Amino acid sequence: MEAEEGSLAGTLDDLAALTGVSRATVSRVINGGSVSEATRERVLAVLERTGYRPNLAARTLASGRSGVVGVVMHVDSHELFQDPYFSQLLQGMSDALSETATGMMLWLGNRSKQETLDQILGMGLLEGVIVTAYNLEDPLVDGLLASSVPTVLVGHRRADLSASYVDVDHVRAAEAVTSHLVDAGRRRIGHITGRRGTVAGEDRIAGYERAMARAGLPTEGLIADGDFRRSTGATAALELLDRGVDAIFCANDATAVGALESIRARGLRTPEDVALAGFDDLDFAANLDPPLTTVRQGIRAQGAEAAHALSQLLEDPDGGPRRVILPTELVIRRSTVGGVQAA
Amino acid sequence: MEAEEGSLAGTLDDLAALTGVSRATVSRVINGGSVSEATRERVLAVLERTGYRPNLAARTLASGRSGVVGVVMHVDSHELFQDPYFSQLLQGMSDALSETATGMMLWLGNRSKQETLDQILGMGLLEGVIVTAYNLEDPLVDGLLASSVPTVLVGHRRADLSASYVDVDHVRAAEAVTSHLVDAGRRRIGHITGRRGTVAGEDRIAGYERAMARAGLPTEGLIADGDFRRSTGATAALELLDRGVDAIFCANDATAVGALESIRARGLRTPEDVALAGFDDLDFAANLDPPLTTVRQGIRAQGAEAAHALSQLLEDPDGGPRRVILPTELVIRRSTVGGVQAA
DNA sequence: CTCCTTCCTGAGAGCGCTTCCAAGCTGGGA
DNA sequence: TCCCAGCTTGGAAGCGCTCTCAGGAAGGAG
Repeated sequence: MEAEEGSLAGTLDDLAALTGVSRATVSRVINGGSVSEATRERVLAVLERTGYRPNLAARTLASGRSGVVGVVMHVDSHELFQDPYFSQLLQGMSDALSETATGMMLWLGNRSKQETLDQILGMGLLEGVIVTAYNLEDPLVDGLLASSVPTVLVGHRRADLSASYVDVDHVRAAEAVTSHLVDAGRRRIGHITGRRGTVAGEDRIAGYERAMARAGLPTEGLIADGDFRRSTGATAALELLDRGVDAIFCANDATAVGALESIRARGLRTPEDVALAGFDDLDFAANLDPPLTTVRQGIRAQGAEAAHALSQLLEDPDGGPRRVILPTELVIRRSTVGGVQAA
Repeated sequence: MEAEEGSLAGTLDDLAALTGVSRATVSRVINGGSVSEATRERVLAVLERTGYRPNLAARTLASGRSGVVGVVMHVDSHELFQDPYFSQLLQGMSDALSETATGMMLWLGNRSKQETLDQILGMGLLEGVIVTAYNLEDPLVDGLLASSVPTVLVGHRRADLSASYVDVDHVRAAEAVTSHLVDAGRRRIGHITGRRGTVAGEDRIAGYERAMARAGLPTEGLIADGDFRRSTGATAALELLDRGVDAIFCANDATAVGALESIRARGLRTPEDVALAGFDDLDFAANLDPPLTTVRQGIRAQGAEAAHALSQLLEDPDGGPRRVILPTELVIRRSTVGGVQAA
C-alpha cells in the first residue's frame, strides 16, 4: 500500500527534491550513469523507500527506447497449428523477455494484415517484433521485414538472407522419421502432408521424399494431401490404405490421430499392419493407443530463442541477422515398433 | 512503401507545416476537436497522403491515455487450465480489444507476483488490466484491485463488491450436470473435484452437492479429490469405483479422460455400468469413445466480455463495477445416456 | 604552489503530443 | 452602426524523462 502510493505520486523531480540532488543525478542512478558512491546510496535509499517507478511513456519519448516488443501471431485458429503450439510459444517468449524486463504487446492477427502492420509500425513504441511466419507467402511478414523495425521470424526460413529467424529443420526431421520407418522394415510408406503453402508442410514432404529416395523406395501414389487437421488426416489415410501402405508418416500429430481412426475403422492394427508416425509430440501423443512415434520440437524453446534473437538484434543492430535452427528429437514409441518397447 | 516513409518521417509539426496550419489544429483534426470543415478536409488529405501515425509515447505522456491495457494470466501451465482455455480466452480478448483499437500488453505470470504487480502499476502506460483470477486467494489480484488501475477479473467472483468480473455460474452448471445424471436414473453419483482453492473447483463441488441434496441422494464417500489433471482423475476414479458408483461427474474434461481409462481398466462400460460427465467441452470431448457429456462454457466469449467490461469501465469509471455472468450449456452425449443418441 | 585531468553534478534543452488560453473573425441582435 | 456571442485558430505550457554540456571540486604532476 505504502509502496504503491509512492509509485503513483512520484516523478523524478519529487525524488530529486526528496534526496537533495538534481533530477539528472537521480536519472543516472537509475540508468547507470557515473555517480559517486555516497550519492548513489542516498538516492537508492529514497528510491527504495518511495517505490518509485519511472513513467514508461516519458522515458520512451525521451530516449527512443521503450523496452517493449511486439509479438504478432497470425492464428488461423481452426486451420493451422493448434492451441498447445501457440500458447507454448507465447510462454517461451514471455519467459525469455521477462528476463530482460522487456514488455510484450500482442497481436493475434484478427484484423487485416495491412491494418496490423500500420498499427505496429505506426505507434512508434515497439523496439522490435517477433512474428510467426508459417506461410511461404505472407504480406505482413514482408512488410515487417521491409520496414526499419527489427524483426525476428518464428518458423519460417525465407530465401531472404537478411532476415533473422528461429526454426527447426523440418526437412531433416522428416527424413529421420521416414528413415526410422524404413529401418523398421517398412517398404510402402505413405505420407499425409501438412497444409500446402506452409514451410512446415512443404519441408516435411521434402524430407520424406529424400529419405525414400535414399532407400530406393518409390513414393508414387503414396502422398496424400492433408492440412494439419485431424479430419483430413482420416480422409487421407483411407486413400493411402486403399493403395496398400504398411506405414504412414503424418505431417503432424493431429493428422495422425485421424489416420489412426481410419486404420482402426478398416480393421487394421497399428503397428502390426500399418505403422504410424506423427510430428510435434503434443501431450496426447504419448497417451494414444498405441503411443505415437513422433518428432519433438521444443516449442517453448523456439519462443525463448526468438526472444533472445530479438534482444541480440536490438543490442547490436549491425551484427547481422540472427538465425537459429533448433534441434528436433525423434521420439520412438509403439506405433512404429510394436512388441515390448515401453511407451 | 511510400506510406511507410511518411509514417516514419512525420511529426505533428511536419504535418502542420505541410498543411499550413498550426500543430494544434492538426491535433484537433486527429482527435476530434472543433475545426472548420474546409480546414479539416485539407488536413485529412495530407494525413492520408503521408500516412502519418501519432507517436504513442508522446501522446500518452501528454494526455495520460495510452490506449493500451494489460492482460495478466497466471498460468500454472501444468496444473490448472490447459492450453485451449488459455489461448481461446486470449483470442476473445484480442478480438474485442481490436475493435476499439486498444493495444494489449501481456504478462504470463512467469515472474513473481509482486514483481509483476510492480511492473504493471509502475509503468504508467496501462489504462486498465484484465487478470485471470482462478484462485480464491491471490495477492496479485488483491494488489490490482487495491490499486487505482481499473481492473476486470476473469473467472473469479469475489466477495469484494467493488470488483468487476466476468465468470460463469459454476454452481448452477454443476448442478445441471448432476441433475441430468439423476434424471438418467443414476443413484450413486460420485464427484471428482477440481483443484481445491480454486473458485471453479469449489463451486462445482457446491453445485454437485446441492443437486444431490435436492434429489435426496447421499454424497458421503462419493467425493474424491482431483486437481483438474487427467492423472489424478484416473486415481480418483479408482477410488470411487471401489465404493461402487454408477456415475461420475468430473470437475473437467481432462479429469474425465483419466476416469474413463480407469473405468475401462476395471472392465466396466460407459455408460452402461458407469455414466461419465465432464466440464469444459474441450475439442476432444466429442471424439472420445463414448462421446462425453459435459458443460460448454464460451471461453472466447468470456475473453471478449472481459474486454468489453474493461472498455466500459474506462469510459465511465464512475459507473460502478461491471459484472457479467455468462451462460453455460449442458451438452449431453452418449457417456451419460447410452443407446442410440447421436454424438 | 600552480596547472591540468578527472570525476561528479546541475542546468537546460528537448522528445512529440495534448490542451488551455487568448486572439481574431464572423454574424446576429439592439 | 455598434456590441457581444460563438466559432476557429495559433501560441505556448507542459507531460516526465534522457542526455549533452559546461562548471566545480578534487587530486596528481611538475
